[in-house]
Amino acid sequence: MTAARTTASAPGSRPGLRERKKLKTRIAIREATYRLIEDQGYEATTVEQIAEAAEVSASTVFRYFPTKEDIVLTDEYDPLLEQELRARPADEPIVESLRLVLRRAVNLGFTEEPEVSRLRTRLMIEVPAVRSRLLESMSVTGRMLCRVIAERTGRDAGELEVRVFAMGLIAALTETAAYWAEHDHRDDLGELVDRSLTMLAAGFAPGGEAP
Amino acid sequence: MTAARTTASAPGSRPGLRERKKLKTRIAIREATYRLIEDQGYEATTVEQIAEAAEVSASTVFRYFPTKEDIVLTDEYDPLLEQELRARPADEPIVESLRLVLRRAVNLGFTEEPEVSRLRTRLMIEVPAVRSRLLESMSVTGRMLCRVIAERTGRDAGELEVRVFAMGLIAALTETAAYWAEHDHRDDLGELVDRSLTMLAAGFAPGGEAP
DNA sequence: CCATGAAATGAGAGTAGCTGTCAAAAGGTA
DNA sequence: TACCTTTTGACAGCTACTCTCATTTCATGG
Repeated sequence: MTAARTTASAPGSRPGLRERKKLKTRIAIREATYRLIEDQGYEATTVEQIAEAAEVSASTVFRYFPTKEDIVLTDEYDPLLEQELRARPADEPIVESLRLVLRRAVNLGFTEEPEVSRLRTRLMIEVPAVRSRLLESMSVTGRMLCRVIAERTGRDAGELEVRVFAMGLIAALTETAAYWAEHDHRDDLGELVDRSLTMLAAGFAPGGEAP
Repeated sequence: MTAARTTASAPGSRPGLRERKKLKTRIAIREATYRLIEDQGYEATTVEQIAEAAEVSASTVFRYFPTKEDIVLTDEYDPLLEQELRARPADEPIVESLRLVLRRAVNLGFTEEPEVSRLRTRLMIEVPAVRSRLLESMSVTGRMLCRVIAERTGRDAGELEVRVFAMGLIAALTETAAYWAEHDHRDDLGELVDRSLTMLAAGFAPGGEAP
């Protein structure tokens, strides 16, 4: 605690060799995983194979990713999303903020590496373990949304209504992604998100008004 | 295929000894699991311990329940819920149907074995594996809701809007249960459900109107 | 009441994900 | 160069879960 931190160098200064190497192995592991999974499927790919392909030991793989599913699913987009949401005007309805932010994300981030998001969503509907892990990550994103909502509306982030609202939203968006994957990614994801949010905003009823 | 089925006796006739025994072991396994978990926690309880306590072999445990989490979570309430929902008038808003059906379920079913629902919801927020399994079961219940909605509104159960709506609802209710457990089951679950559904019906915004 | 067929069980071996420990190697600092 | 910290690899170990096969238990037709 009192000793000087050697890692986590000051922001701005170029990260040391150690940090760069860490990032490289992290990427190596993930890319090896993607390659192997596309080749032989998820279940057939063992962590040892991944370790070998990434030229590290199996222990190292588990040091970088707590579970095998995390190798596929870990996304560091949550803080980015939070930042973008906070940048929106506070009087804008959250559903609208989400609509704008997500549309941009789909148009930019997703098309940067479209194969990856396709692989992810495909695995999400095909491999139970991956789906589980993804559903779990929903609650993390949900809590993030709670914070944003709380800040905007002045309510408590732990309030029932806020939490229920946030989780409902996140689940709706996840289901939208699932729909996209189940239809072989034929539709435009941005449009699907739009439709979903429109429905939710129109009173949370599948017909626009309550049936 | 051509041979006569010995099991699955005709509905109405009393099930044979085999069926009764099967049900008994199923219950024995589940009760042994509950007991052990309350004693020593979820992770510390191994399947072998459960098998021993239930006086069966470990293989048998896995024959009855595909995973350890299923022993805790398997609920056969989905078909019941579906039946109750279908029994409601078709022109009633689904949110209202859910409100009524769930309130009755909370008042009847849950208070029949309140310790079990408390244990379940507690594990749901404490044990990641259980939470995962429960989230997965959400999608099953979600599909059921899709069917009910589709039948009522004449739309397709696979339609984006229907699916998104259903999953949003289920997730919202699950979050309500989580909230209940996190607050040590102090609140009245029925009231919490009421509040959640009211918010959703009022336009899917945590304030009643869009913030 | 017994013989035959089917289903349920137990025992055991095997796989793979994941955890923990410990010593060696690599990176950073003085 | 010497020293300390972090990262890594090798290994052992646990447990959930699968598969196979022999044995027992139940149902049924003669």
